[in-house]
Amino acid sequence: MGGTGDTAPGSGAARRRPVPSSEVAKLAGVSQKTVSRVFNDEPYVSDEIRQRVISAARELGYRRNNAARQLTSGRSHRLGVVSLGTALYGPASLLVGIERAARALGYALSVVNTAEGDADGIVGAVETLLNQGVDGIVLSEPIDLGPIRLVSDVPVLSLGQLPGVTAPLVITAGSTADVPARMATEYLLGLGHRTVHHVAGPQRWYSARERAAGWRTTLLNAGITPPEMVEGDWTAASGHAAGQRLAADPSVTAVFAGNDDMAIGVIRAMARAGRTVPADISVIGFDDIPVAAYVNPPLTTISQSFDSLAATALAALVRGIERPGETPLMNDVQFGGIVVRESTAPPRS
Amino acid sequence: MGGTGDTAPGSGAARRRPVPSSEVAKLAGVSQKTVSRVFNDEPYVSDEIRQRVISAARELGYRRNNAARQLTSGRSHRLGVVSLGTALYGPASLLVGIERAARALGYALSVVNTAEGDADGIVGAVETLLNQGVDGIVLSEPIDLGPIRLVSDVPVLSLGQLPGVTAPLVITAGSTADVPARMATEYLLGLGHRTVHHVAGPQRWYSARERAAGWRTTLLNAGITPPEMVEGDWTAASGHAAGQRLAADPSVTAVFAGNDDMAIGVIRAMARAGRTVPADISVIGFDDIPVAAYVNPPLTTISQSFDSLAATALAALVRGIERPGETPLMNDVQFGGIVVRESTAPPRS
DNA sequence: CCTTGATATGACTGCGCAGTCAGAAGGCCG
DNA sequence: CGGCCTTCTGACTGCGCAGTCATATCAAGG
Repeated sequence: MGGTGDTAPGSGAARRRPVPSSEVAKLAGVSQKTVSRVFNDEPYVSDEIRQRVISAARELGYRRNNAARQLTSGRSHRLGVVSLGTALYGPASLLVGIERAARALGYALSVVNTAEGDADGIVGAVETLLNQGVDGIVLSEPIDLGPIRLVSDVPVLSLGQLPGVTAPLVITAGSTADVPARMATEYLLGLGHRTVHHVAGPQRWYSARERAAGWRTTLLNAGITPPEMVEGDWTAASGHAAGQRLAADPSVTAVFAGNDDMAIGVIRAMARAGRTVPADISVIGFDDIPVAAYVNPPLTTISQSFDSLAATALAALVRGIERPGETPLMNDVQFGGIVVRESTAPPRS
Repeated sequence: MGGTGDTAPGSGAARRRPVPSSEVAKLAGVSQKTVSRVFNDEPYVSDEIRQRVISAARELGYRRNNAARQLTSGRSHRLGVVSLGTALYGPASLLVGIERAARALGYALSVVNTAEGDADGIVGAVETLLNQGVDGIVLSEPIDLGPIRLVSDVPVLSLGQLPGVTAPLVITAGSTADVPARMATEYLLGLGHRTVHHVAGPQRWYSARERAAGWRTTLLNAGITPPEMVEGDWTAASGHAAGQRLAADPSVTAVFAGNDDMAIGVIRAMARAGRTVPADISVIGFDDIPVAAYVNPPLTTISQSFDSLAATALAALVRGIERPGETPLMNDVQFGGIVVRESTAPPRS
């Protein structure tokens, strides 16, 4: 299975050098400044001249030079996103939501990934973005790689808790994965389970910590001592390993997994160990990945709405960028809830 | 479940205006040009001055202004990526691979998503990117929204077939999803199945067409008339619907799904219809998503290596950008193969 | 008729950097 | 010692745009 690559040379278009506004001006018989006026929709340009400029520009294939615009205005209209280099459903969905929101606000996106093991990780990624001249920075699902001292010249939006950030403006949003985690745990308790076990995501991820915290708090509030938590790495494989350990303990009747992949791994391990889901054991996931409704059994899970989170948070960031000084307020976000399917049930007996 | 947002005002750092190289020069007691020399690692700068400039720059927090550099050099060292606005595993993985490869080559990434339904879709996205001044464009998994006339001023890399592109250089790579699709089909025939049914991805996607073509060709080569293909939309839900139709036909013994999500939907439908996988029906997927090994039954599928595809293809693109005129050759890529698990077996009897 | 203000256009300039060229300082050769 | 090359540094300039300010035109008002 080799993939072949075709390279076609100058397929038609020669690489023409870009056309500056001065050439448009010459063709239209006006000054360069007037061309600039037309393209910025400034008033005080007669309709006739406006039309002449527009058609001259079209004829020459004029395109405003962003670098020059940025040089004069000091604004690039680009946001930098620091993302994890992963195709996990949650982070990937969040990125899609961020792009959509940014574009709606008139901003382009520069994306830099940080490998999870990368030492200078987030700090280096931010540095890269600052060097590129972004107007603001979005930290999507930051993870803890040890205490950091992150200094940014531009406003920062952190989608997830992240201490140690210094910037003209710091906005933190989406830091409440503990709320849905509570819902999941409460739901299982409400079904009659004595306790709920947790297969957690890697605790370097702030989102994993928040989910674990929500689970723990709920149990404590109910007067239950939280059982030992099993830590996975978001993969179904780690969920499977965790499931094998939990299957060996006959007192386990309900499991809250930190994401759907791990939940699927847990269910698989239970099946292998001869324990039926949900009759013997209830399992609830987190994310509502697209296949969640079609695995066997269909997975009860927590659904989040990344789009509205991204839209709300980015709107606040952009306000902070465009009106320095003001502290933008962020509205609360509704971001989903529990989706009950067939992997959860009241305990036996 | 509301998410709250915190906005902290000037958390420490004032938004200092950027420091130009002339200020560094003044502090170091040299000319602006010498600062430029130091930062471009040009020869003919004495060690003493070099050190003085470097420490002056550090002291002031100097950062080269990318817009100005781009303005003089004409190069932004940024690539534009046109991606689908989707968290599907394939496209998301490809994006991760592209980012990794671009960074390794010293390029930053601008990402624009096209909604699948968006009329001016790819063309508009490319226009957006050209306006941003990217040095090259990557079309990741393009889809067919009708005949297009896409004109780019900069080299274009298309990861997937896409006719109608005019640019100084057009590279097409990854256009051979038909090869793995052949492998999948041949594998099922090799197990003894009389024919193989196909649950295809949406045929607007070139990758879906290529997979369907590979399946069809294999059957024809084996002297088998391809049965009618069922078209899904990549989701498990559509796979489920397709599976219900296929389950009603007792002659169906083997199904090749265009991706793993649909395969999982098919398996679910089969289970509902009382047909066991793989005893009654074999199902093979495509992508090898992370949960594939842990669903019930573990899914036989095709695994692709997006990283090596992206690395090879982007290297060719960058060569094309940096050495205009030359036509870069692209090496063949090995990109994975079949992963046999438990959803496939010889037919009954 | 002149003044005032609104409308319309252009000349000039600077954003920050790197390319070009000029020149200074030092070493080597004949 | 003069000529010449090598090494080092700076002045000047332009990239393409938008901001500032000056100017020109025209209509309305006194």
